[in-house]
Amino acid sequence: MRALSTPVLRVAIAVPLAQTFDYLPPRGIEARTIAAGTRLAVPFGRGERVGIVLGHAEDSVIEPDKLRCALRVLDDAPLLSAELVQTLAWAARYYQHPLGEVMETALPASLRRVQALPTPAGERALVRASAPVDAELPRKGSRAAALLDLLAPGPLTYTALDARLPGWRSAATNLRKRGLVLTTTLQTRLLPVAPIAGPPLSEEQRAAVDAIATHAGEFAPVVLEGITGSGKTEVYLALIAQALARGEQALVLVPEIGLTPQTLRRFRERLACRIAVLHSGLADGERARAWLAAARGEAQVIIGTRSAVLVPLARAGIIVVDEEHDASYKQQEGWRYHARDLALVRGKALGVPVVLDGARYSRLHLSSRPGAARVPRFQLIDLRGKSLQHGLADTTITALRACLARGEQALVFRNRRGYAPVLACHVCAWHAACARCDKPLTWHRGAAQLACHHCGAQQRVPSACPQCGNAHLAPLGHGTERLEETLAQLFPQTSLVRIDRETTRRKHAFDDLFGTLAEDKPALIVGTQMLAKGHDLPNLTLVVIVGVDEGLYSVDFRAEERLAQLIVQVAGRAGRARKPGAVLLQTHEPEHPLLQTVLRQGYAVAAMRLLRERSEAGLPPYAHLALLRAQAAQATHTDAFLHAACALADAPQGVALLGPMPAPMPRRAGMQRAQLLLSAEERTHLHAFLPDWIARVRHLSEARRVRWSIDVDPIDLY
DNA sequence: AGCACGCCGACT
DNA sequence: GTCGGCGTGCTC
Repeated sequence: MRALSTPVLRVAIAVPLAQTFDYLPPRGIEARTIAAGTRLAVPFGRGERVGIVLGHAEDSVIEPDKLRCALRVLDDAPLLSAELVQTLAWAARYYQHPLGEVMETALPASLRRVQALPTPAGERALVRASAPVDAELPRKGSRAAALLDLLAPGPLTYTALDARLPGWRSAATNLRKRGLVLTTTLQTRLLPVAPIAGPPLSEEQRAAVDAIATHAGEFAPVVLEGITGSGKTEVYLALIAQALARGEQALVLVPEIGLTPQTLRRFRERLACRIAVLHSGLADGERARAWLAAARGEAQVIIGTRSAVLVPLARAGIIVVDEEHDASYKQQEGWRYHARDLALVRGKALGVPVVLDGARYSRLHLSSRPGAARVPRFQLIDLRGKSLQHGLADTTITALRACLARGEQALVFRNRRGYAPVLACHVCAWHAACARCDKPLTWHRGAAQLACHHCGAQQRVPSACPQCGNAHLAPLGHGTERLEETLAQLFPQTSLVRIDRETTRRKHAFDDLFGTLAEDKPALIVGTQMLAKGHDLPNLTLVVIVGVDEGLYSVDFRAEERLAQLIVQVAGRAGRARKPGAVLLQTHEPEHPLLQTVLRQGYAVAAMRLLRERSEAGLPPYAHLALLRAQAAQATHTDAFLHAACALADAPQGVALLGPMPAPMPRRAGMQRAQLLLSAEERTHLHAFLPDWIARVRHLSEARRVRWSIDVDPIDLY
């Protein structure tokens, strides 16, 4: 490290290297005039890359004559707020992922390129800036103060200001100098529609709103409990409305399948404000527009999926995480962050409350629910020794028939799409398996394909057994497609829809399919997990869960919990009807303690039992885990790498290393997979150990022959 | 990651 | 004689 005559810029560049890069500022510009979060064009190797300024430094480990000058500054003002730069730097350390790539993830694709910001189309407008801490506020009663008040709810176009505050321009000049306002452009697409008033809040909802409201302007993690599905949204809406009234922004995170047109319409109508939407389906341009609208404070509410937690917020007021347990919040490749956890980190950095809706199971033990729905009745259907008709027990079919005869609707849930999970030969016991994953191929009868649900490989259905030539291959097991066929045969007069990834691939298909169901007519719905959400069906009184057993015995430590949640969630569908509902669970294990507990004592007790088991097994939340995964064409390479990594860990304090062991799915897409599990009772022990260890793992020569990744706080062991 | 450099095998 | 394989090293 040597002191330099002139400060350098510390820069993050999107390369998979756990280091930052020092540059001299562009010629003629002083380093300290370039704020953290600003993008630069920098020479890198023999090319040119985008770098993000992290800060300045007075010294550098780089020889002064090796320092190169940045080429130019790309942004007039920092693109990433200081808070976001800090949070991302923290996250890179926490998740052991290269900072440059973390920063890149946070930027929309079109802003990762070496080019200045596009000038947004729209009308010029004035917006309040996040005031510097030492800013001098205008005197009460002055025109400047009146202007600030006028801008409190959000930006106003110049035209609107002309109409509402004559002479505002000189006040604006004054405020602009003090850093209190900015000129921006307002996109017409963000403009609100006319508001619609919501239902009055119940006492319970009002109490929740008031309790959370006391935390306005300070960090507070709040878990919203004991209020039902749509009732919780009313609580968020009220809190968001309060934030908007203070001139602040709200960030709302929703699970991938939760961002439906209905959700958006509800927010738009009820809040009548400028809403920016961020999800993976957006085109580059749209995404950048929404992102910039959030960063500049033009958008008042930002609704988005996982990556929206990385958006800069000019005037944050509240963060809401809907269904915080949803697995889609966890990024499962590259930088494996958890959006819920980052929401809390950001809330802390921004000094705003973070509302977590984590208690979807609370539906079960709630006494009063909107529309007077009730807790459904559970019944275990013991499959032992029973003959099944295409996967359905006689008792189940009888119950379905009775339900339809009453003119009500029923839902058959099966967490497996396709026609049959296995296609087998009865003569020689051959079955169709994926050559690259060692797993059975699912037969998709409609598409006349065998598909691997693990790697996506597809092939034609053989006309005869490839091993013995037998021409009659038999489907084993039942997927949604086969259940649909069965139900169509059993109930030919009843309208029937299937909801799974196949049938809902098309945009809006989900809504269209539900739209075909007349509310007051008997109907059958069959489908996968997707069914757990979506439209309320007030005439739905029977839910059948097929294939419960798969969740009871799995290598994955969260499988039981997911099954319990699933039962509760799917059961919630039956409990929303005006009439009492029933839930049938088909199982070969009616005595299984998990099923018994969920049904007799509810999710909360079952969850406690699972937690106790996890405590005994050294699993989260009693232990903190990190998983080093490796894959390679040859198992010798993954073994060599993981053993070398293990050898680097010299009896770390408070951290146990388990493995190397094969991954629960040891072969996938032709790759051999293995892993090393790290477990620590104290998070601090784990994080004291990880940085140095991973740094050394990176330099292992064995690492070159494998693809490896580190997953801090894994949510499953696949 | 990208990209150069470098050192061995089969081609005009 | 060269084109090209990917093992190794480097990027402020």
